[in-house]
Formats: sequence, structure tokens, C-alpha cells
Amino acid sequence: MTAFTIDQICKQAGVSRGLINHHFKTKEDLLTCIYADMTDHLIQDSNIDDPRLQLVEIIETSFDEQSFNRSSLRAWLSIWGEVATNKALNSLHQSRYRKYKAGIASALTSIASTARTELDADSVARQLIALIDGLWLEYCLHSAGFSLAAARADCYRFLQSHGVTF
Amino acid sequence: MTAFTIDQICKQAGVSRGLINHHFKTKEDLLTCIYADMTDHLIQDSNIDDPRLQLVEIIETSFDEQSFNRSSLRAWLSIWGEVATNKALNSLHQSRYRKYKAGIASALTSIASTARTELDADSVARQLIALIDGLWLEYCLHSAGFSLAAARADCYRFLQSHGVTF
DNA sequence: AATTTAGTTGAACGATCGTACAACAAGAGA
DNA sequence: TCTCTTGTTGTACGATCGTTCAACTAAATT
Repeated sequence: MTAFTIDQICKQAGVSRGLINHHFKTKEDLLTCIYADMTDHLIQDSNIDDPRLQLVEIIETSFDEQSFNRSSLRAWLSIWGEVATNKALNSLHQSRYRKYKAGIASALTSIASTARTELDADSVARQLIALIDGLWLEYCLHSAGFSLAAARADCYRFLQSHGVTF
Repeated sequence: MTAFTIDQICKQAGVSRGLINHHFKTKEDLLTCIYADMTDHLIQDSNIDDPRLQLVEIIETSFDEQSFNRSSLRAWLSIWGEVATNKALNSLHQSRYRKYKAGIASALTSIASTARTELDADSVARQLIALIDGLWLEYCLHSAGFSLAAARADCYRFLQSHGVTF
């Protein structure tokens, strides 16, 4: 049951336990910083104009092996547990999710308007986020027979089924 | 950081700590039994003939407030952590997921053949599972503004976008 | 009636967790 | 040079974790 503990972090990072305690007041603080750092790229204003490429960037970075490999699962499990009970981390999660979803919905609306297709942007954005999270979770939970490439392909297929062409 | 501990289970269940230890050799054993119990309905042979209603049943039971409410999140977080490291629980998860996905893909293929539409059943099944898991996770992590009814509606919209009518 | 088995309790154990703290090194600013 | 801040280490403490175990109750079996 090797959980996401400070000792484990120290061992992997090669630093002392006191150092982490110096930089992060509590473990709640540490988890908050980790969460903020891991989700920064999702809410930053994109420097890409093409809404299609904005969606591509989200999908590619969401399944980037370097930042979201299987070993980061334990961190996310701890964060999710804390989001469910910790008020501060929960409100941070709420606001980030809202902005994240709004950005995707905006890109979808832009694409639909040029393609002259009908689309419930908010619902599709929510579905895409859930799809990304669910696929990533299943990728982490399956040691074999589940690749990041397949997950990415599923996301693209999902968008194509809503008229987003690449 | 009130995790999914035996003490917490005892308190909520109103039984002693020794009783759980008597029925479950280790905590790994307990988590395995919980996992098996919570996923039994997903792999049982359905007594429903209509493949559309099979999918409806999966979606409805997946977002059933009585069995999959927010308080079961901690159990799932523990289980997922164990699936990632524990070999026995991992192989159980693998086999259950395979059967779960195969059942959905079979229903989708059946629907597509009668509707004479093209469909990558395996990919859509994988997407649906990820969608369900992702929506449920987001439902648990959002204290407000996210209802089980909305999650169900998203699943039905997803299926409709693949030609499954209700 | 005697014995075995299953159900149940609570206390005790080692291990590990997050936190607090004293101590030291090094560099910046006065 | 002296002081103050910052970075870093290691130890120690109290709380809590999963596990073990002795003990008791009650039903089932012989």
C-alpha cells in the first residue's frame, strides 16, 4: 500500500524530509501546488489561433508520456481524495475546471460556426474532459493492452463524430 | 486526510475492528471483495434482449445514486491505487474490464447492424466506459453544478451521436 | 451433554504517517 | 564584520495505520 507519502517523495526526489516541510507548510499545501502545477497548461491562454489546433494541443499534452505517465497516478489519487474533502483545494478545482471547460466549449463553438453544424458545445466539452480523464485512468490501470496513442486516437474519433475534422 | 481505513469502515458499519479482520484476511482481500461486489452487475449476463435497453441499464446503474454516490469515491481511490500495484487485483480488473467492454461492443454491433450504420464498436465501447468513469469522477469532485441526471444525459447524447436511438 | 466451529470483541504490536523543531551552511545587505 | 534571511538536514513526537491475538458467545454437530 505504498501511497503518495512525503517519505516516498523525498526518496524519489533525493532530498531530505525537512526540505519539503520548509517549502510546503502542510501536505495539503504540497498537494495544492502539485495540482496547480499539473493543470496550469490547461487553463493558460493559448497562443494558438486555430481552434482545431487548440483542441489538438489539449489532447496531446493530456496524454504526454513525460508529464502524465503511470507513476503520476498516485499523486492524482491523493489529490482527488483531497479535492473531495478539502474546501480550499475543492474551490481551486472548481474554478480551474470551469475555465478549462469554457476554453474547450469556446473552441468547439468556433469550429461549429465555420462548419455550419449544430452542436451543444457545453455538453460536448464536458464529454471530452470526461473522456480524457476516463481514458487516462484506464491507461494507468492497465499494465498492458492500452497505449497513450490509442487513447489519443479515441479522443480524435470522438471529436470527428461531432463534425470536427483534422 | 481521512482515507479509506478499516477504522472508518468499522465506525460507519457499526462493527468492531476484529470482525472485519475475521472475514477478510488482509485489507487487500477486503478491497478485492469490495471491487468484485461493486462491479458484479457490469459483467453479469443481462436478461434483457434489446441491445439498446442493455446500454440503458448500464448507464442507469452506473449513475445510480444508491450504489455510486459521492461517499464511495474514497473506496474507489483506494481500489485504483491497489489495482496499479497489486498483481492479483490488477488481473481481476483486467479480466472484468475485458468482459465489460466486450458486452458493450456486442450490443453496439447488434444495434449498428440493424440500423445499417458503420461503427467501430471496440473504440466506441472504450469511449463509453471512459466517459462513464470520467463523468462519475467529475460528479464526485464537484459538490455543486454537476448532477447524475446531467451525466446520464451526456452518455445518451454520446450514444445518439453514434446512431443509437432511444 | 460435550465438542467443535463460526461470529464477534477489544487490546496490543510494530510500522509508518505528517508535523515540529533544533541545528548548521551559505549568501545578501548593512 | 555582523546580521538576517534562505536553504537544507536529521531527529523526535504524537497520531494513525494494518495486523495479530487472546478471549468470549452462540449455534451446530457429535
